[in-house]
Amino acid sequence: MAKNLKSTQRREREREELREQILDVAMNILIKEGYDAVTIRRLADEIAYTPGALYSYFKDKEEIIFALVLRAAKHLTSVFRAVESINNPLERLWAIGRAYITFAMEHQEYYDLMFIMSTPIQKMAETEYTEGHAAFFILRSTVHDCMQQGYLPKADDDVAAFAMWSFVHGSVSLMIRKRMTMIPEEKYQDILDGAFSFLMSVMLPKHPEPDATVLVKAEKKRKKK
Amino acid sequence: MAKNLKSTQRREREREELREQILDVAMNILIKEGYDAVTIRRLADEIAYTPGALYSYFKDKEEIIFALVLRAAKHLTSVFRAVESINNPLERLWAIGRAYITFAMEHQEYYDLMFIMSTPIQKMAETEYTEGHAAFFILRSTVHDCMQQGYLPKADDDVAAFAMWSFVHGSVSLMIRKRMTMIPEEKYQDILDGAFSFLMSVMLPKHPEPDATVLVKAEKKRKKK
Amino acid sequence: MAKNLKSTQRREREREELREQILDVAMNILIKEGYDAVTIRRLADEIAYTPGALYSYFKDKEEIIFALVLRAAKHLTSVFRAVESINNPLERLWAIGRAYITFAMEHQEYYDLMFIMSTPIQKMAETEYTEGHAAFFILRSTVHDCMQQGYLPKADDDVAAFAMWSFVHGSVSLMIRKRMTMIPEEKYQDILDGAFSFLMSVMLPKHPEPDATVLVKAEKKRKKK
Amino acid sequence: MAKNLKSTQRREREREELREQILDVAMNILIKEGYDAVTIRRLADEIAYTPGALYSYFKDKEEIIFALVLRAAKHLTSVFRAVESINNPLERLWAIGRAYITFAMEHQEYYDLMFIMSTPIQKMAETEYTEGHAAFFILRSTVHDCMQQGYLPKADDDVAAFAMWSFVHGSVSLMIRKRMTMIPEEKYQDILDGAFSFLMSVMLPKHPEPDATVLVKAEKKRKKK
DNA sequence: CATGAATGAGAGTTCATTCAT
DNA sequence: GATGAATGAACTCTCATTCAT
Repeated sequence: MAKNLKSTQRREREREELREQILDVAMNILIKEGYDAVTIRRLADEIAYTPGALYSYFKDKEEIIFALVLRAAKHLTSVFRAVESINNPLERLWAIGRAYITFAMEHQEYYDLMFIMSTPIQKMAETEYTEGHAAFFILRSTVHDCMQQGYLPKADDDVAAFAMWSFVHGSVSLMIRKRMTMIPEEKYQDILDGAFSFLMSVMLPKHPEPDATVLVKAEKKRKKK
Repeated sequence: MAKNLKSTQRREREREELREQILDVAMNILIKEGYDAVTIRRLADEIAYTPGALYSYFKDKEEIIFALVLRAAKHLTSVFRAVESINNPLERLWAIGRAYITFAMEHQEYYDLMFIMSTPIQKMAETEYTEGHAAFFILRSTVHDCMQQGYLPKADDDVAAFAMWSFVHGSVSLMIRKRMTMIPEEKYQDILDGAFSFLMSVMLPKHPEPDATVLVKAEKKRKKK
Repeated sequence: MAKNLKSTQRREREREELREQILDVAMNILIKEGYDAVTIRRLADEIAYTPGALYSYFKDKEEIIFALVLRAAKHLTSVFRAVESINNPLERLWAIGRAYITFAMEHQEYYDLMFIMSTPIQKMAETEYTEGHAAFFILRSTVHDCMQQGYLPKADDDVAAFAMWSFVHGSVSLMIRKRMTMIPEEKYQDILDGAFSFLMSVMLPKHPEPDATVLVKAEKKRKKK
Repeated sequence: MAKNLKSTQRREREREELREQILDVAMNILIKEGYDAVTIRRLADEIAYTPGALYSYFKDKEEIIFALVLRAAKHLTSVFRAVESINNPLERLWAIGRAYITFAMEHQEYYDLMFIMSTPIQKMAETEYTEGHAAFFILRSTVHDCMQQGYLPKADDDVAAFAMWSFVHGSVSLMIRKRMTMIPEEKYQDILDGAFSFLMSVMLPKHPEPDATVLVKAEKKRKKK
């Protein structure tokens, strides 16, 4: 009995491990050779199984890709959660922005999958994609707090959050999809950092009541790392 | 001799016309049926030639796509030129932004090709893509003027221009690639407009000396249309 | 001992029940979704076992299909038995014909399996298929009686029975396999009924001694229903 | 010029030949190994081309199968035409019946394809399938003539023709699909012939005015062959 | 210069079946 | 006896590209 239980558990664990392995491999290929290189047969080869076997782990290719998207979404959300506890909303906004950009630059393929690529979106609409929305909600409530405390001009929450998101998404996706050929490549990092700082500084209210020194402090901290 | 010359010229002209026709057809398919429908055979069918024939007009499919990108870039640049004459730089910046967003929303496939899609980028790096850069330079000089006249805080031209570009690109590309599932679809247009206005208003200098009424006037003009 | 025996018996009974359940499920799928939907996995899912388990109940898929055929044959035979008691052989022949056609039209998938489909025939030759023959024998003896009593011209029993069978099988199988595209669909039922009546009327002996009024009476009875 | 013309013609002829060859091969496989063995790859192998090549000769697999059906239909129609000139309608009906049965027995796979198999019917409804209907119309007008001249009891043309067709189709399809296991195989031919004769004899009008000796003569002719 | 024809490589998917545990 | 997992062998179809004529 105990043995049965154990072997069931073990089996389940192994299944889960293989599932993860498939996704690892898929991610790897995606990163190194691009989306089109991620084929069922290729994945099967890589894990030394037959193509058919994959279909007991995933319904179809779309599900594999979507699992990747979910992974990425979880990753991003966790990154956001790490800064959610920052009390001062402006500082928090700053931290979120930086975290977003860092995530995008360090996991370009995840990011591409989540926010740029054409293919996997069908599923995003059909399935509950709360994971993918969580990050946005964190941003929105932060923007909301900023406005409440006078750090930002009042506006509709969705609008203001979308504006912020648009900016960072625009930056990183121009970079990831290599549309910045008018700028020498060695300036990329500075441009990215600079543009973010520029936007943040520019966004402070015209008649500043609460002091903006929080940003300066936060930036100093970042530079030390 | 003269005759030879003439017939050579005529031939060249006819070749050029066919080239253009191929691109017309490609654009049409791209717009109506999306990128995947643009296949060599499809193009050949549409111009009543055989697939092989296209290869004497274009080296390969990528070259066709890139030619499309170039066309789209010309289109965008011409849109920008139409507002280049606006004297007040802030008003001009505003106009550029609106023009960009409008262009993107009305020609989503062009825009996708130019700024999102992976395929044509190889070519963009290899070929001189001055056409594609012109639009950015118009934006940059406008931002430069804004800063000169105190409408925007001082910053590196490239940085500030990139920041502006990032924002509008971010907005439209989230829309085009349908990544806004957390927002009800009927709010899209308002969000897009609202976010742009929010950013513009927010970017005005904290200690505003030159008056910001230009924006108000510009917006009124737009609303009348 | 007794206990062992009992549990053995119980086990046997349970096995038999599961076998039947598998066939029930198979029938259901067959009827509702057609032959192609009857896959091993599908059956296994439906009875909440794994595919492999089915192989301890049936040697292979063919055996399952054949078991279905057998069931269908029993069904048909029972339908025939219901009219076997009719005394007048001509009336009985008429009733058999109608019953056959009705059975075929109401259980097209059964019928297809029994009399049209290619798959299960191997088994039909190898196995004793007496069940499948019973219906034919009922028909044959009825035809025999008809000839004896002068309702039909004398002929070899097998020949005459096969002729009758051919006719009804031809009608329904053209219908089931949709080969009547030259006839408007709304006429189908009338054609089917009409052809059967036509054949029956036409088959009456040229110099009719025994009266054929039995048919008229039988038909009246049918119409009332 | 002349050469171009010639080579175009030659090319076209060769194309046509290859098309026919593909169909020949398909028919061959169909006959020897059954429908499921007819795969695109198999056909390609057999004609020493790549699978893709077939798609310039046929739109898809269905079109190949349908071409086979058309071939068969033409064949059957031509067989019917050969007896269409027989003046006496009863004799003609007899001849048609025999021709039909002979065709079915000699080209069982053609027949199967045309009248039994499930797959190719989609196309039959969509495409103009006049070829497939011609044979039925020949039968119908013959039956019509028979009724006109008193050889058969009066009835609706479609009904009577369908009755005749049902009978012969029933006979041959029971045979082709091997559903006659209750009858020893060596009796098959006699049963088939006998049943047909039985039906024909039985169908003669009850009060025979025109003499039926035509049938006897026709049968004698047949037996001599 | 264009045609007509074919290649080659591969895409995702589905099934009956087997076998160690 | 049943499970869970995997096999293996197909399947149809699509596309950019090439090359002799």
